[in-house]
Amino acid sequence: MFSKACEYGIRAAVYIALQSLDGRRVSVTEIAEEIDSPVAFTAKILQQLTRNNIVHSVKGPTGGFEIEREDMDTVNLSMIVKAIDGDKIYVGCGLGLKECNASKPCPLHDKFVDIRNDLSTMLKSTSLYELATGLEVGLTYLKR
Amino acid sequence: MFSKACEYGIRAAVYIALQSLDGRRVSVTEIAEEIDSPVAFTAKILQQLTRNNIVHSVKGPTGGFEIEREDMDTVNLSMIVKAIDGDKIYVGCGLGLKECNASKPCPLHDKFVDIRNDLSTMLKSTSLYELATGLEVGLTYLKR
DNA sequence: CTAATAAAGGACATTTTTGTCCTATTTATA
DNA sequence: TATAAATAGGACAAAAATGTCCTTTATTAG
Ligand code: FES
Ligand code: FES
Repeated sequence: MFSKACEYGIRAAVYIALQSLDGRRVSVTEIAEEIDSPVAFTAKILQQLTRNNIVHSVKGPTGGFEIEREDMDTVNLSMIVKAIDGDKIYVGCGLGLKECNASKPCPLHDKFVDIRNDLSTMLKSTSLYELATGLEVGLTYLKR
Repeated sequence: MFSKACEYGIRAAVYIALQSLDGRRVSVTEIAEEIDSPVAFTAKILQQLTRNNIVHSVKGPTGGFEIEREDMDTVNLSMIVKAIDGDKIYVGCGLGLKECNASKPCPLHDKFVDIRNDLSTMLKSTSLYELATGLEVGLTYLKR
């Protein structure tokens, strides 16, 4: 469904949001540890998220990653997925035709578009804050 | 969503089904031409479909690939996807945790499972016959 | 029986994704 | 100001996915 990079990116963002709720800034090392991902690779992904203004980074001692409280409401999963995996998942053809096109549809088009729209809607309506709070009360996990 | 191999596999199976409705057996060369896929790679994928009894192959002159009329009803997309991509799409965690587990769920679990189930149901309820007939009447396309 | 045709399958090549390592830059604090 | 801590970023490495080529096997038709 999503690339590894995207999975790590979402998990990282949720963890950063969770810690930011406590006013804590976190390092790549800590993030990778807590979401069980390769450190250097995670650092690359965080660069992408930073460039896309999804998380905020601060260099130097006491630096690290954080997310402003307001951004947790405006940033949704759709934005993270688009920043890392692009928009193929939102506009691509399920059977791999060059583009999805309702006027010259593949055999799966109608049924696929339904699913794709549901997914898109779900991602767009899921905020980082929502995901972080589930974690906070111990109902959900970022590694296992 | 699906791997390239899986996309080619589905398109190939639908094309074979369509031609089998006319009693025509088709070669890899023709299939690859008609679904716009790399010939040798398509041949590999057809081997997998053959081993999984999704299509039937015949060697030698006048040989090629075909699908029995009854099999077009029983073979659904779910079977093809599982044969080529495995079952990660049906049981995997959306955020990449080792396994999807409702008793120790990732933050996206509930919402992701909904989508995943919809996808699974859609694939399971879509037969090759259904897809082939849409093609037959010229409503859908396998390449563009 | 022989030649030709088509799938099966193994080995290899290319590309993309995933992952690592090292250096540069920024910045807080002693 | 010097040092150390942290992200940024480039270059490289490994693994997986995608794609190619060639030989083997089965089968049909002459
Ligand atoms: S054309 Fe294939 S999904 Fe729209
Ligand atoms: S645990 Fe992540 S989808 Fe179920």
